[in-house]
Amino acid sequence: MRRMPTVKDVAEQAGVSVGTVSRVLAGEAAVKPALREKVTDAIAALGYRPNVTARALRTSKTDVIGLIVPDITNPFFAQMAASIESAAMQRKHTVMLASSHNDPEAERHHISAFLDRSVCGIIVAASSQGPHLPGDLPIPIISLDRRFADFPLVSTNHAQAASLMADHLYGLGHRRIAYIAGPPDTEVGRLRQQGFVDRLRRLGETGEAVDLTIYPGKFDYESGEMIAREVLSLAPDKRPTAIAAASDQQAIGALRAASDLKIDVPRELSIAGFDDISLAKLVVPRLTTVCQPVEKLAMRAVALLFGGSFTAKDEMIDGSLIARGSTAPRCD
Amino acid sequence: MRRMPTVKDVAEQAGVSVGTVSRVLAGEAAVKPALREKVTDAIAALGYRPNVTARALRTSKTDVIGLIVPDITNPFFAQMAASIESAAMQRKHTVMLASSHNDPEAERHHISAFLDRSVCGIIVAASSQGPHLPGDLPIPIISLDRRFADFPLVSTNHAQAASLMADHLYGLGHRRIAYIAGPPDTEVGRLRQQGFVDRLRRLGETGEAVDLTIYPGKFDYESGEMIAREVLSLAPDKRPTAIAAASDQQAIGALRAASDLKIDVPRELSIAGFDDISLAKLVVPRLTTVCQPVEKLAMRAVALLFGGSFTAKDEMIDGSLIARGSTAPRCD
DNA sequence: CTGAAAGCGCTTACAG
DNA sequence: CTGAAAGCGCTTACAG
Repeated sequence: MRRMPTVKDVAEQAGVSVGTVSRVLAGEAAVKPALREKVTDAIAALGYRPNVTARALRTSKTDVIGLIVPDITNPFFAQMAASIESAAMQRKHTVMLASSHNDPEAERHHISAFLDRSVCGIIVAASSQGPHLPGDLPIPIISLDRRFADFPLVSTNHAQAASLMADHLYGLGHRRIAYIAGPPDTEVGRLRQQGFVDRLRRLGETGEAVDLTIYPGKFDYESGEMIAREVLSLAPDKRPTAIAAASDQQAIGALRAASDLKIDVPRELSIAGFDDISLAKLVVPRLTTVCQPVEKLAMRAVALLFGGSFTAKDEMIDGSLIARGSTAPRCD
Repeated sequence: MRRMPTVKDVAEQAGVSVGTVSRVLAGEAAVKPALREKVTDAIAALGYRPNVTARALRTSKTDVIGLIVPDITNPFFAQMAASIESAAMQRKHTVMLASSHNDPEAERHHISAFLDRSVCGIIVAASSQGPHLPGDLPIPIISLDRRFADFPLVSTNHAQAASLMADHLYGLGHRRIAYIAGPPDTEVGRLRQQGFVDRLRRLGETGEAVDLTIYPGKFDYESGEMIAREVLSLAPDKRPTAIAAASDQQAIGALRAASDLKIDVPRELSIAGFDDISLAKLVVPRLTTVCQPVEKLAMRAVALLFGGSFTAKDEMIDGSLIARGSTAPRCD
């Protein structure tokens, strides 16, 4: 195992000082072309690669962005992680990805680990309200999708997006609707529910009233399936004609429940999700859902990080409705 | 933004030398209890945290494991990543996750990035054959699920697992079978196909022969859907009574195609996957598949890394068949 | 424009 | 058992 070449080796080979080597590495203009060339030649000859650890120690800066998601096995966050990585790559940065398994403890741990490694910034899709971090952090932190502590948030305009679904279902004639909500202790859960409920109420004030029942759950498949099973066990004339869910995973779980109970979707029951994960267009029937602008969210989050501003403002990006086969006009 | 306390600060506060501080940090037995206590007190009082970068520079070692997967949006690898992280955590190690987007170039880039950061080991689920890495690497590399270069591989016994599916389908009476294979340029694709084909041939030799057609594709949803659409466009008496796929994603795509073509699964057509991703039990009908022992694979890969042995042998772990609703006896 | 030197925060022989 | 000192590989004032 050969020792890796260092700036010193390069300097010797090129017949200059290490300072000069460092300067051409940094791309400083102020190096005479003749020397610069000698250095670059030496670098090539030796196969020199800068030691990022030494550089980090010296400058206490790196080119890595820390990313924390609540659960990497959640397709939405997997997609998000991929998009963040692309956005970072475009700026020649690397991302370190950590999954908190929805555990605030793990989340805290990962934040510390990132801080310890002097990442240049952290993006976190929170699984908790976030602890009270010291106000004088050395690096910027951005909340993504789910707010972490009181750091600036880049997210879909959940309320707006959810209201789109309310419009859609109401427009199809549904008046008895069940809403499978996200965890009430998450901002995104509350926002989506609120956007959905408010719009439906507004609609009900000027038109036919809506019979809406809310069932809080978690964002995963299991939760959606369980809740739907309960909801759909009501007598046919009591049960909702449409179920809206706070996530695609819940909606897919609901699809599963409907199938088990031999309830035809969308003929007897409309089901809608939220997120537009890649699976949404593959389930049978294809899922009507709200599309979160994942790429845009990722771009903006990374941009905010580079803005360096510790006083960035929240950014909300509108979602859009994707009508597919799982919703249809009410038919009774 | 306050300066972080260093060993020097701790040493002063405790009235000892930095060497001593470093020794209690390392948990060395050879420090007098009295001093040790002073140091730990000082650490607590100052809220001292070791600078991992400095430590890494000095020792050229860290407690981070680099993990590279071909595609984090593939649920199987997302699950794998989560399992690796747990396994690493149990050993007080951190994992840096990178996704190569099935791009050998990106894969190479990530390997270098990890090497540059002196991770203590790399686990890679390859998206390419792997480049010719210098033989004298400073750290161990383990291939997971898909072999990378010629590094030791921890994987499911793909051939054995695939043969289970052959048994299952043959046992149900299917004699006209389509196999949606993985990319022929991947070892795992070849292995699964081979295990499946060989077993079916063996079965055909002693019993009724099987009419088997192979369709190579990628491992994703789209590929499965496209191929199935083609296969199922054959006349009913020519088309297969069962489709086996090399991945759950392909199988779910096939399910989608069957549904579009109004072919009832499993009454008219059996469909089976491979991986047992969490989604497999949620689609309609629930997917019969082969379960890869993800947790075990993750544990073994991490264990091998810690074995430190650069001469680790390949390890194969048996898969198991999970029969669910998407397969049924042939009925004609 | 370039070199000599200090220093980032640790760990670890080397003495004692 | 403990301290003083060297050194990991860089970057960056400071002179010149």
